[in-house]
Amino acid sequence: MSARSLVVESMRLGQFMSDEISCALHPYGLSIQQFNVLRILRGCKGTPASLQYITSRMIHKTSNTTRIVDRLLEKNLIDRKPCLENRRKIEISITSKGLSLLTTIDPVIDEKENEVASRLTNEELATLLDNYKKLFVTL
Amino acid sequence: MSARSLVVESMRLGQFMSDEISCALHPYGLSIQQFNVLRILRGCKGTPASLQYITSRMIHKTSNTTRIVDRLLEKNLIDRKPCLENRRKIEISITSKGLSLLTTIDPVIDEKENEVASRLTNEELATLLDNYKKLFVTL
DNA sequence: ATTATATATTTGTACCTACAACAATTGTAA
DNA sequence: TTACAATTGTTGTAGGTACAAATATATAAT
Repeated sequence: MSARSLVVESMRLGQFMSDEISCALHPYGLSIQQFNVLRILRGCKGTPASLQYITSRMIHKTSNTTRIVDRLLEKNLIDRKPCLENRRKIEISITSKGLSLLTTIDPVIDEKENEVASRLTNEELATLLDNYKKLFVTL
Repeated sequence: MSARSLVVESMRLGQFMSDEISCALHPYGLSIQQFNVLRILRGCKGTPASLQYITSRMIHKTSNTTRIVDRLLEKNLIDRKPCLENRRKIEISITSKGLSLLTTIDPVIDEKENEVASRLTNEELATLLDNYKKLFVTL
């Protein structure tokens, strides 16, 4: 019976976390996936990223990155250029507008994350993350 | 930093669980939400359920139950009738076709759930579910 | 060089999520 | 009774997920 609880409650918790972040992002007009892509691009520190690279870093591996990138482009939060060395690829990078939006959002998300995490002691948190590792392969 | 890990890894785990179940359901042509609605209806043991009741039991509270019900209707897995006492309501119940489909699927899902849960000891599992309760309100 | 295979991205489709607006019905209160 | 509010469900729309097929380019094999 608790095998079922594990599955169902894990899905509920994931949904809860996702809702918390989505809700915090709502005033900024970003979906959680769009926010994710922006943060991935910021992590590239100037080096442009391929679509494939972005996809590999996302939570939903089968999500359609092309169309998420399309929406960020429309908002001028990122740039997309053909790659000259390999014309199959595209080079995606965050714009200064994208960077400054992230700077605005950062503290809001940090606070939300800390708020949720504060419901556990450091030891409980460590144990939880440890059990996660036993349950599924994180990259 | 582990506050962020908590949020991200919880979302990843939820996604992982959801993928595992979705994948097991795929041969039967059911999405995880459709399966969920069928199981909720089976739990009603003959008493028809309103749309509102079904929605309240679902993992994604804002999901559009009307249209999920539409798809189950097309497959003749459920029945939908107007409620005579309260004409705003509808009465939804699982058909015998729906019940027998669930009977076929049950062992497959049980096995998948047990397989995942077997990666933890009973004590670890209990601790995990306990920590879940601290993190978010389950109904 | 031609063919085959692999890589990188786009497009199409069905279904789902999130949110808001709408319509019908019921309940309540002046 | 009329007006107003609450309840129940449907519809509309934008964005996202999952899966498969298509397109273009690059690499390897014969």
